[in-house]
This record gives sequence, C-alpha cells and structure tokens, in this order.
Amino acid sequence: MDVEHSLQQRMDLFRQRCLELGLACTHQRMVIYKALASTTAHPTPEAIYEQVKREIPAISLGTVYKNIRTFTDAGLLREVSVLHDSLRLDANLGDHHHLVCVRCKAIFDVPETEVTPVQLREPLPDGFRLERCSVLFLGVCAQCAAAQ
Amino acid sequence: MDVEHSLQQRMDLFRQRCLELGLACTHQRMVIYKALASTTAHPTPEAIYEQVKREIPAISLGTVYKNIRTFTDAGLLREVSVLHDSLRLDANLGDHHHLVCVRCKAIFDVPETEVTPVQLREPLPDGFRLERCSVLFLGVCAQCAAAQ
DNA sequence: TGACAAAGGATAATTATTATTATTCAATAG
DNA sequence: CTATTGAATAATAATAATTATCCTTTGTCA
Repeated sequence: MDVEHSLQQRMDLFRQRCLELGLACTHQRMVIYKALASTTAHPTPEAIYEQVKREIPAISLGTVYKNIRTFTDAGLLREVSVLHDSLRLDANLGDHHHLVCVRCKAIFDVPETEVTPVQLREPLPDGFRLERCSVLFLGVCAQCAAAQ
Repeated sequence: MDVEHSLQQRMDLFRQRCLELGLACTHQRMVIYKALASTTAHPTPEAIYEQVKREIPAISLGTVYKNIRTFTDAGLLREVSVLHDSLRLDANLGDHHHLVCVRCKAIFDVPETEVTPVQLREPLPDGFRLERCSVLFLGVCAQCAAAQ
C-alpha cells in the first residue's frame, strides 16, 4: 500500500533522487517538477510551461521539454501517452488489447480471451459515459532488448 | 466469439458499410482500407501512405490523413494511440490506471485497488520483457456529454 | 573561490498534422 | 447512356508539437 506524501515530502524526495542521479538541482527543475507533482491532471508540456512561467517568467519552452525528457529518462516521471508520437490505427474493431514495446513502439495484438476480465469495483465519476476499456501491456520487445 | 473473415470478405463488408454511410467507394479508399486491414502492425499514416503508393503512386499524404479521419469518425477504424495529440505526464510513479475522455482528452486517475487484477493467461511472445500494465477506461466525460 | 561540466535561453529545424483550393471523379437524375 | 453536381483528390500552404543547435550562464566540486 502506498503511503501518502505531502508535496513538501515529494519535493525533498525529488531533490534527493536528483543528487543520487547526478542531476543538478536547479531552480527551474524544482519548479517544473513542482508543477507536475501538484496536479493529477496529467498536463501537457505546454501546460507545464504556462504554470512554471508564473514563477519563472523567463523560462523557455525548450527548457521544459528538455527537463521532461531528462526526468522521464531518469525514471522520475512517467509518460501516460505512451503512443503519442504518431497516430496508430486498428482496423480490427473486435475487443482485444495491446502489447507495446516502449522502445520501438511496436504494437502487438493480445486477444481479449488471454486477459482476465477487467472490472471497476467503484462507480465512475458522475456522468462519465464509459465506452470501452483498453489494456496496454508495456515492456521491451525481444529485438530492442537484444540491442541493449 | 468472433468469426474469422478473409481479407476479401472484410473488403466487401467495408464497401457495404460505405454505401450505408453514404461514403463514396473510391479506389483510393479501398486501397487505404486494404492496407489497414492487411496488417496487425497498427501502422502510422505515413506507413499507410508508403504502402498505398505502391498501388497508387499519385496518392497524396493528405488524402490518407483525410480518409483515416473519415473512417475513424464513421466507426470503421479505431485509434490505438488515443492520447497521441500531445505528451501527457505523470509524476505519480505508483501503480494506478486512467480514465480518459475521448473528446477533450481529460485524464483522471483510477487507483489500482479499484480495478480487478489484470493478468495474462498466455505467455508473452518470446523474449518480451514485460514492465508494467496500464489500463485505459475510455469514454466521454460529463462535461463533454452535456455539450452534446 | 575558480575551473569546468552541465544547464538554460533563444531560436532554427524537423516532424506530424490540418487547412485551403483548384481539379477530377463517383453517384444519380433524367 | 449521358450530363450534372456534390464529394473526393492532389498539390500545396499553414500550423502545432517537438527536437536540435548555439552561445551564455550557473551549479558543483576540487
């Protein structure tokens, strides 16, 4: 079970992880991370930029992108939009799920019958109309693993 | 249980659905759909364009994009990369899942405890190193539903 | 404190996608 | 079977998202 951490605690943890990783604890990085840690809305780089600008008006969008990349590479941050690079299409309208290589972005089908049924135990937020459920199994494919 | 259809059958079905929907059965559309229906690799628009060009060298990339949009709007095709518009980030590294509005792309957290455990009944393809599993519950949020 | 590597800011370049417009084609009314 | 018309296509311009480059500034550690 996860323990709830205050924002202050999570900032301290972040600073510590940066030290461990040899990443400089710059003011910009702290503010960028704070913007991310303060919300559950899963913001875009642009939205983070807007938020950070309130505190550091001179920040550049490139710095935000660069640090997002640095943080995700270091495992300090995660990408919700795993397949966001480009539109990926599916002519198979039947229920099924997907296996995705996070390196090369290859997508393989996983028949629905191979996955235990996914069910929500709690009701959804008021008025949300659920249409379907898509499971992504994320990892590294054999080829990419072989190539280090 | 889904019945397996031959490519020919799926092309016939597609032509019929186009007629029903009032969509012109152009040569370009047939070839674009064939490219999609012939693979399970979930290609990008660019990849489809390259494939279609073999048969119709004069095809334009815009036509491919436009028809992909037409097909997905009509429900003839599905987008695997639901959140591909822009990078979306998550500072919460604990296990959890997401509820996504397919209209406005709002993302809400779903604690792991609210979802039945997801398990694969069959082994993964040789050498695939599974890292994690992400469930996307897709639908329309209250606000977007209210706005038609 | 000072040297040096790392990071930031400005901006150019690239990639992915959408919009615009003139031309061509598919559907169907006669 | 042909003429008409609205939809679809091709070419191209425009925009949005992201990455790379280059030079300046700032942390870090001796």
